[in-house]
Amino acid sequence: MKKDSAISPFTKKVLKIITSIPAGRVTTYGIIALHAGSSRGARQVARILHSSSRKYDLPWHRVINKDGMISLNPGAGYELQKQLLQEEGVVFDYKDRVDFDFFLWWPGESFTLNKN
DNA sequence: CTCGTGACTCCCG
DNA sequence: TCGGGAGCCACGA
Repeated sequence: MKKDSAISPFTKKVLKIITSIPAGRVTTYGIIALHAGSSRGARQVARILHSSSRKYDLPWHRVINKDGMISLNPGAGYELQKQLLQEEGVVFDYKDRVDFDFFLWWPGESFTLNKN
């Protein structure tokens, strides 16, 4: 059997996680990177999103930064991502931030409102 | 092979 | 509180 590894294990893990994000939920680059094996790999996650989303159809719009905001600059996809998230029911507050208490999703968790 | 860059995050002043 | 600088590692050319 062939391995589809033209990609690294890290990348593969990242892709798996991203494709596992349920609609109407969001996660952060750092969380994905952490589950992929690199707590510092947040940038790589972003890069993988770029590379992969261009070839595959990943729900890249469900990935945002740690502040709960869209990292993309206006004109670079910001409006698109925001719209896509709103289409799925994600709500932005007056500061354009997503409420993590309701929309943050962690790999491996079905729903679980992770409140302390 | 090497070099440059980046949809991030953390630390410090 | 907010801004700037450094680190990190994978992918593309």
